[in-house]
Amino acid sequence: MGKNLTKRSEDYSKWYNELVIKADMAENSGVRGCMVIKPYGFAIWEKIQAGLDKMFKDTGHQNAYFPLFIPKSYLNKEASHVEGFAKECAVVTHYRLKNAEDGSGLVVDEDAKLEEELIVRPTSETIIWDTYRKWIQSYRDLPLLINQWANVVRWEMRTRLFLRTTEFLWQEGHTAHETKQEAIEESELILNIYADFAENHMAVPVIKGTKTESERFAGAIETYCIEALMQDGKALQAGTSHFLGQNFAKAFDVKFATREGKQEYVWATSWGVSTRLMGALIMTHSDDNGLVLPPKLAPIQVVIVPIYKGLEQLDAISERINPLVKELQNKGISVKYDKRDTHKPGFKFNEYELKGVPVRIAIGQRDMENGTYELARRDTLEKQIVEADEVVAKIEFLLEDIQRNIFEKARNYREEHITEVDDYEEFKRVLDQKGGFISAHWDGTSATEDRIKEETKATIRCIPLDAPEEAGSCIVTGKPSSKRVLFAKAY
RNA sequence: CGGGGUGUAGCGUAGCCCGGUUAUCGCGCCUGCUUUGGGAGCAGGAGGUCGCAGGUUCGAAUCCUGCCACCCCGACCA
Repeated sequence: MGKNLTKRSEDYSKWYNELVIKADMAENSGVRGCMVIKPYGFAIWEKIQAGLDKMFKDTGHQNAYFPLFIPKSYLNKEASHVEGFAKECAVVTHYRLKNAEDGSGLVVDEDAKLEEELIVRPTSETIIWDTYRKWIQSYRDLPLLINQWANVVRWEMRTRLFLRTTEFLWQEGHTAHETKQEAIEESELILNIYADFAENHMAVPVIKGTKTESERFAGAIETYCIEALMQDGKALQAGTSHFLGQNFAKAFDVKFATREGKQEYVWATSWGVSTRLMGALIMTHSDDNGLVLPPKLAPIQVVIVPIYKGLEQLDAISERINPLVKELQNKGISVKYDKRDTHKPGFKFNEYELKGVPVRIAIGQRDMENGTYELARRDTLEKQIVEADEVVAKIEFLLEDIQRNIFEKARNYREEHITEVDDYEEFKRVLDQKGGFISAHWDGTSATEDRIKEETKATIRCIPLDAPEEAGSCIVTGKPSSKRVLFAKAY
């Protein structure tokens, strides 16, 4: 492995993989499709967790925890849910190992076979609704607004760091409501929270929409989603919120006494975002020098690199830097003063660029004499010399400006990569040469959607919530359509 | 599960076709000195069941057989 990252434009996949590993976020574990999230990567995930968790709690949700194992029979209760997940489940069949008779090591003890197999949760709807049956009797128990932070396992064929791993971390919300309307409002509320978080914390612009029938969550009536666009022109589903109707309530017999004393099934939602958000973050902002982190999610917002000859000079610099570190910390800014003597400044500059630290301060003899600092911003790589008395204000400005700038840059990129197309041949051409989202008319049938997918690999990412009514005709069949939908190749 | 590829030090690799001293090189690691405003230099050093198991041979990283693992492309998907 060389010192430099593969250029983003040369091989996007390779660039992405190297970046994740070299920026010290995660690595392959050697366990099939599972990754190790390293401390630096996990620190970013913790920021994502904290931000979302607060938003959930501010809107009346509570956290709880449900089992990792789900009896096979539970999964079987909601027909389309089974169909959606059955092909990718890890199954526990035995509960004991023993030493092999031939001394070759541990083997499964066939005498310890489970009567009913346990599924490692691919998602928790079934076990949660089995539990909710016991918790809900009356309209007074509603709404039930619960979230859990957990790991889930989906045995996907091919995996990719953060974007698709066999085991992944996520949050899954599961709510129960008195009325259909209230449940729909809940799924929309969560969609808005997701979009708000993606745009205002992660600086990742997203399009809110609904999924078509074939892309819908297994067991949902309606799936809302946020879709982001990566720098290679492929779309990434960044979060989903489902209106489940009464499907799970009926499958698990969750009824409540209404205000009028009648027994009715509750209305449900479920919603989730995963460590895939980390992938979105990386692929939206990063460049050939490495990660670019939005200040709001950066574990280290400001790094200070001293440039010195001999310990005496370092001590003099530290004397000036220590109060600055305190001052920044008092303002809630996370600072790292890197006085490791084992690496040269140039090495550190590159290292923190690779790790996406938004603001860097360098201070050497020159600055000591002039009473200045050198400030560098990660997004544009611009450097400036600032006077000591204005450094704190400049840093505060830079943190806000970087947050704003990378969001705008990403939004501009996306806007430039939404192409309106009215002809199937042009559709194929744009998809091939330009990539990004294609806004086109579609006749509303799964058959047409499947055909486009088969012929071009593009899928309908969403029907945007804000898509205006516009009479048109399907690019494939010519049948009438009332609004445009967004197509793209997706992760 | 189909099609292709790769396994040699912590990482990345040369050698393999055409068998032959002590298995190559770079990064990283350790020690020392000199360095420090954009990935330091020099000197010395440590580190290997050549994926596994058989076979052929005086001799195998290299040839043969079987197995295993991983990667890429498809199908599947947060």
